Amino acid sequence: MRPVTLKDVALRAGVSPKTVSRVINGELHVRPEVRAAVQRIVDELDYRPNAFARSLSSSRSYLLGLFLDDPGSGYAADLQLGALMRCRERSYHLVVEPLDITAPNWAGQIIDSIRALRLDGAILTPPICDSEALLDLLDSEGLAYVRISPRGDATRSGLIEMDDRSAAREMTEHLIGLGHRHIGFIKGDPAHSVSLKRFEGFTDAMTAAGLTLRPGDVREGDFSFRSGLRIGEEMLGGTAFPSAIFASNDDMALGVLITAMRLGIGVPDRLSVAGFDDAPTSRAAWPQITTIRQPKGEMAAGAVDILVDPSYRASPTSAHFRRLLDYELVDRLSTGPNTRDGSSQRS
Amino acid sequence: MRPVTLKDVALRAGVSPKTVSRVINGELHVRPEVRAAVQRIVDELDYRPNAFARSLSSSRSYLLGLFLDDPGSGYAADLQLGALMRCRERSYHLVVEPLDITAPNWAGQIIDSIRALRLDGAILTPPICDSEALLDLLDSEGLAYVRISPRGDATRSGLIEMDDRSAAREMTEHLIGLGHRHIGFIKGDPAHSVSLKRFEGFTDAMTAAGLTLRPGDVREGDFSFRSGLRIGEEMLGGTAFPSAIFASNDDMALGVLITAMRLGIGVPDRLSVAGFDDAPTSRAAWPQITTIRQPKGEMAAGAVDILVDPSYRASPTSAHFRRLLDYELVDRLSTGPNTRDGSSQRS
DNA sequence: TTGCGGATTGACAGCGTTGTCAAATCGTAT
DNA sequence: ATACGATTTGACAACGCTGTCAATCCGCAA
Repeated sequence: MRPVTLKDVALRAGVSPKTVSRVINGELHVRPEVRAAVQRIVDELDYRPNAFARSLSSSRSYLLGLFLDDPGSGYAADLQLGALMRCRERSYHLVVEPLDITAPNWAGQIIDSIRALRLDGAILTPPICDSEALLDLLDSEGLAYVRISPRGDATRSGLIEMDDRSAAREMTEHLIGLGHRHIGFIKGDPAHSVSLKRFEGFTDAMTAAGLTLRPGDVREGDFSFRSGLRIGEEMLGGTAFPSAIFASNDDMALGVLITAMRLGIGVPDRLSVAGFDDAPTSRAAWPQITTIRQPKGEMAAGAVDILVDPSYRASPTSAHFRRLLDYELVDRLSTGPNTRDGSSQRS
Repeated sequence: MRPVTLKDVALRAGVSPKTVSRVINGELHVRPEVRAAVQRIVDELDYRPNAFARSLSSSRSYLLGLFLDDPGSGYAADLQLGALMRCRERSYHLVVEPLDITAPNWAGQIIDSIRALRLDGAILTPPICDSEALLDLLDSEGLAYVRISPRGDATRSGLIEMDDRSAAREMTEHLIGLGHRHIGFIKGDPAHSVSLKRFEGFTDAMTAAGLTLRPGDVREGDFSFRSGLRIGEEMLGGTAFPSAIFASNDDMALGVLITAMRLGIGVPDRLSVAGFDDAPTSRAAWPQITTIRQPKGEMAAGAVDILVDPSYRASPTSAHFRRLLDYELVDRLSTGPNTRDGSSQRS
């Protein structure tokens, strides 16, 4: 029951282990007939290279790390799935590491993974991808990383992002197009860089349309359902509430939706609600929530692609490693034409 | 920038590499003062053993595999988190492998992970933990595994389970206790062993209370929100619908809830809805769904504990490695007293 | 003091692969 | 036929650690 080794294959094929190694790794300088012969034995014996031995001698581990702040979230699950699939295609493996940057010993934990596992690269997700301390640490460990939706125009690494700002602008324009003039906005957790971007997109569209905000129209949540619930109550409690509310993610949108329901405010008849993310909850809600679809799986897959690219380490900041992916506005039932004569449009 | 090796520590501490190895692994037969001295150097140099070298020479990999049928589900995410945390405590690492048993080449994929990574053990989740073919494969590869909520009283391995049957019975009794006499049930995906168990628990309680089921009171879903929606329509479409519906999981319960809402059937006034799982959606819904909390994280953590136990390989079927965890009925707002005089109770 | 058994330590080989570099082989120009 | 460079192959060491086993050390009894 000893696993088949490279040596076994070599013996059987009548060549040296090194030649088998060359075939396995698709290196040049092997005569085609030798290559074929070796390949046949490999298939016959169903040989699989031992990743440990390999990495021990080559200093590549064929392991990528996915560092997650909140591994339980749907966002994390989607990213993970995308990364997982792409890793498999490229015969890499993925090690998922939860990382709480507010914990006292976070650095130690991460160093463990890096040194013990000799990761070939890491995928950094928001909000931890914005921690300078973390980036410094990774740099000092010599670990290549790609960030997903990092803050600002940071140029420290390859990155994958989506134009959150214009997505939010588009959604806002969509609401304005439906006749809404008095639109409320719920910001996300300020620790996430996308929170600001989405808010900017919102104000872009409002400004462009010549619409003004009143105090209380913009509130700050933390991306949680609970915060949506709370803010929903605050905003919808009075009489002159907006005819549409745009929440920075679906969970908060759902909170607003449910609050509206509870208060007997019909959606979308008296209130339109829009979200962001296309989380599963946005489809499970009633009415289904109009939202922005983020290609989360693709983003993670793209990060894998970059990390396994041999030329990435040499020039991590090349434009080729900064990718912008498309979003999509998903128009569902939680938004509709404005049927109210909001006082705001006359003022 | 070469990483610190065991040899470096040995040199610095003035002992042999082997002695350092002993200290690192907490082996006996090291004089306390030597142990302390070595430990000091280890800390000073912040030395981390190279997992690859270690596993290459010892045939332990310190790697556990989590095999997931549906990596995107909330259930999977919860398990993963639990496993992840426990792995970290035990200084193991977790490799997550999505595994589609219906795909043509599933076996090849899994063999890759096992042989290449030399996993020390695997955690098998439903429904793949019930695949005889998979178990045979793992056995033949000599890989230890623990199953979570496997079908029947299978004795092939250690396992972690919850008493789904009595949990479902308890929930049903809860509904009966609220005065419901006409109760509908939505089964889960028959590929999952828990589907049957939950149904049995339901009929246990119904039978014990002397309640009979009419045709159409029991329907089969597939655990998806969509199937809950569909079945909700089927059940609530007529006039003589049940006063309570117990769905085998929260997603389906949510489907029923939303259908009821759409049809103008007040919950819990005219209809009580109960779920199972305590999924995030059950809390995000309005009204929040009464459900059964499964200790998913603990289950996965327990599986890790078993796998890292050195004595597990010797006697995997010992009773000590068959663990039953507790559930909890979470009474929320989607269930309430029966206020209708259902015709069923007079017949 | 000597001898003995157990506790402690270290030398050495080997885990399975790849990097390095030298050797062998080939084709072709002389 | 000979020599030359390019191509192809293999020998060997090394990656960092642990298993094995022999060597050394200790305390204590004789």
